[in-house]
Amino acid sequence: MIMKYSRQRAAILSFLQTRKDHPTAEVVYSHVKEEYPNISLGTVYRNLTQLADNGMILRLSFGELGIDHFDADTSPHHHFVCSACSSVIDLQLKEMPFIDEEAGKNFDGMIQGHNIYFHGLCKCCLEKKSQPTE
Amino acid sequence: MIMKYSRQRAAILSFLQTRKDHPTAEVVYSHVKEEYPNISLGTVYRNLTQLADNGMILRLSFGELGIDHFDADTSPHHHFVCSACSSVIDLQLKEMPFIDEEAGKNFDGMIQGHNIYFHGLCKCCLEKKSQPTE
DNA sequence: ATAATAACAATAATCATTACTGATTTAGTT
DNA sequence: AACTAAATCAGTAATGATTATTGTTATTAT
Repeated sequence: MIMKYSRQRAAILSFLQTRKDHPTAEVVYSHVKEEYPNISLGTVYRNLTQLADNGMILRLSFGELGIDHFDADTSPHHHFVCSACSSVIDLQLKEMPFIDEEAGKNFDGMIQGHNIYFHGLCKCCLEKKSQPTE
Repeated sequence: MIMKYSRQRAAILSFLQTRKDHPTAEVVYSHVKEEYPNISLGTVYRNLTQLADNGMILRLSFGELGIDHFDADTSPHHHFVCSACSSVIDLQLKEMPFIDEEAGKNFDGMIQGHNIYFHGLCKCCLEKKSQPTE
């Protein structure tokens, strides 16, 4: 479907581009609302989906959490999810095409790609653990 | 919490163990219902969660789908999701601990592991594609 | 057996997300 | 600049997977 311009969608994209973390639809909503007080949560969801379908942003679905996050950085990179505070952090990591090759060795169908994300403790939560009481 | 024995939970686990695919809670429910017609969907969810929390089964959360699948095979292995028919297939694939090492190189926190799943077309859907009309 | 408590069935509640509705914007065309 | 068709909007209702609640039943240790 043709994408006509809309101020709301432009505001959503432009907000996402200012953030290095990976906001949820709800967070996008609460911020874009400052500029467009009448914007609807449904509009935010519809436009995030549309932007993601057109490859302008990434939809990040981390199974355990159940809530989608969105990322305006579409360059290839990976993500880390802190198991303590749930924050999502970018990881610079060389491409690993051999993973798909390896997976295809004992498989009848066609491997087209993989989804991967890392988990553990972020710097902040790691420091909190080493200083239990202060 | 202590786990008392229950026939329903035993039936759920035993059903899962007979399956090489990876049923959803709904599928487990519909099958265990044959043996226990009065079983409740809530009971299935509660017991699947309990079994997964105790490491007796795996909960598979594939972001895109949004619906959890369950696997009684807790030995280390990987999964493939067909993008056409959504079926989930086991992959035999050697462990790749170097992935976590690589990811940790430019990262401040602690990497504890990763989740990975593959996508593409399964054998069946691949064959359908090469024979569009017959 | 009995008492303590985990588990049950049934059902209501949550919560993220999607669909629907009638009004408003956008963009190409006279 | 006005006209029209289609995309988008705000507001709200509906979905659908999962979780919580409640009063009853089953299990287990004493």
